[in-house]
Amino acid sequence: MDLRHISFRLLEVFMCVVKTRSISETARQLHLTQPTVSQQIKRLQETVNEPLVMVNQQRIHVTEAGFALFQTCQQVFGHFDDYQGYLAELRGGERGRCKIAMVNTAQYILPKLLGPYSNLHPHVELPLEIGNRAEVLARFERGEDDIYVFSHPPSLEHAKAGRFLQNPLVFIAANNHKLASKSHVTLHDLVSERFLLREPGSATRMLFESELQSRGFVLSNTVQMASNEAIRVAVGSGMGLGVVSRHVLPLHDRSFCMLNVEDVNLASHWYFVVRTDRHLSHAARNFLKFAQLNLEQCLDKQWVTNELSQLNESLN
Amino acid sequence: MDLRHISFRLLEVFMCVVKTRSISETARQLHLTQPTVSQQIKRLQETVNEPLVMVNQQRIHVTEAGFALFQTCQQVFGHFDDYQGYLAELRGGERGRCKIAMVNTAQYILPKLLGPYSNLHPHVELPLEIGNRAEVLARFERGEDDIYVFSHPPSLEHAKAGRFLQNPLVFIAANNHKLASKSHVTLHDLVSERFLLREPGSATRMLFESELQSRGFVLSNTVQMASNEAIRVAVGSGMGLGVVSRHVLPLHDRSFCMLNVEDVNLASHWYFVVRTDRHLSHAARNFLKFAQLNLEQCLDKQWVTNELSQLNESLN
DNA sequence: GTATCTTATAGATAATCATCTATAGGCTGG
DNA sequence: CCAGCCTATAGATGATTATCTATAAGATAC
Repeated sequence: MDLRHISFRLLEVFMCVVKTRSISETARQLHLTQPTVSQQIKRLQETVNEPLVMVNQQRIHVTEAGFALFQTCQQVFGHFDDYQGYLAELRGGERGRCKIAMVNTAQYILPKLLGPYSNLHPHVELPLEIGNRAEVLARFERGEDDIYVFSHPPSLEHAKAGRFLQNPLVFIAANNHKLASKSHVTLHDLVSERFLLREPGSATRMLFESELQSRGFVLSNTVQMASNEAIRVAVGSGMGLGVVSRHVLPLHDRSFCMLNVEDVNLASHWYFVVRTDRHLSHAARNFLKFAQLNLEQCLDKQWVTNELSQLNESLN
Repeated sequence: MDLRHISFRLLEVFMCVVKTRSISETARQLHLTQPTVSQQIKRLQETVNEPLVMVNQQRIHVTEAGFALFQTCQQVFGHFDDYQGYLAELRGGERGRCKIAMVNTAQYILPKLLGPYSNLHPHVELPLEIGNRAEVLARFERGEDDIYVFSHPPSLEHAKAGRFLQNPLVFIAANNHKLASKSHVTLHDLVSERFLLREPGSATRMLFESELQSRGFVLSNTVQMASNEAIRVAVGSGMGLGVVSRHVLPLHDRSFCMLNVEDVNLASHWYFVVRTDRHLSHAARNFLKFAQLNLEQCLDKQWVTNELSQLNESLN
């Protein structure tokens, strides 16, 4: 039995014949002519190499083999119906996968969106990739994920980006640091301090360094640390000063304080970035729509910069 | 999604791509060229209207929708495999149906064959139809069954028949009947007796009547009875004489006796009859082969007339 | 950076398919 | 017994399919 050249149409015709027990009736129902149906059945029988129906007194009699094939067909069409249902859910964003890659710092803010989204769509898989800027950039280049979250977005040659949240940077010091008590601090006061910073290339550090450079300052004493937590704790214990995203700081942590640096306003934005040369999963599209509509509810309103409508429109 | 024009070949190709994660490798395995596979996949995606695989770094990445389709295909092919297995059993005679229609009298002998056959092939359905000659003949004309059992076979225009057992007819009388004690009886002694007979047209009656006619006798007193049992019991209670198949008589029933009629030897044969203008089910063919090989073991050897080999050969 | 691998696209072709019309022959029900 | 069903067969046709070759373009690996 060579299934290769059997089409689903053929099985459909066969099933109708079994159901109606009539070639002519099948022809009428499927808007075919009687010889067409007759011949299709013949061909199917030749393929199966077994009689499937027999004509007796102008009545179609379905053989054992025919009935078994009918049952097989029913199951097969059942599976394809299930598949169609699955596709519908996929397209509706109720099911599927939305793979998001984000830089370290984003993990302080994105869960506030992902939590509610995930509750709304429990069947959507949401694998998260977290890495430093270089790692996420590499993933972006290779197109390994659906959505990327960057502060400082990469070249947008094959991508579109949309801002959704301000990313204000703050200077932090230990509570007993000499600058902590001063109500007015300037950049000049800071540069001779020891700074605890993330690796070169991180958006926070890049932003700070470009500010320093444009104002002609150079830091004399820096220590590289692997995470924002490490910086926070180290600053709290008096190791030096830090520059971190405002979002990184726990609201009620009193082990350090923010400096009021008057002449510096370091702020970037968080971006959702998607590649335009790759198919974007329905789930990912759906997540971005969800984000557009729920940013204000999920995140601190004062920082929200909702520019996702343009992004979403450009994806249609 | 219009499945109509999707062939199983297409799904086969798709499945291979998912398995190998490579278009080129699939082409090699299925003895196709790479563009062929590439194009087939493209067409499938257009039909489903959803990306199924995505190419990234020369690597095939299967999408959600693609993987779900793959699983669907696996199940579908599984069902067809099951069906193939079923067909194999059907062809091997292990499964299926063998519908047998027989005249009343045959029910005394056929079960001896059907029992062992059914034990050997427990999954074969064996619906039996039992009727008088006219009824079975009508079924034969309409081709409603696979095998017919006749003594006195019908016109063989669209049929083949094979003898398998003698059907000797015997005269029976009550033990106290005046003829019962005579050691030598002739036909002439009998014709004035009252005869209990099956309906006109029954093979037994036809045979008896043609014998009478050829010898110039006419029965003066006949009573029609509906079954062989009725005749047996009525004869036993002295209502008259009977002509019945030897096979109908229980071996140890002493409520009547057989007459030794010297100048009459009524004997016909039992035939298996099959139509040649109808497909004969594998199970039926298989049953006839079984009968050919097991007649002697299942039935009383002295009556067996095994001419089934010719019948079976002519059915191939 | 070049040789080699991968996939995609374009264009061509023979086979097969899905259909049709016309026609024949077999049952069925008044 | 005839009109009206039913299915089967033959022959024709346009559409679709399954393939191929040739070629291009992107990635990889040494």
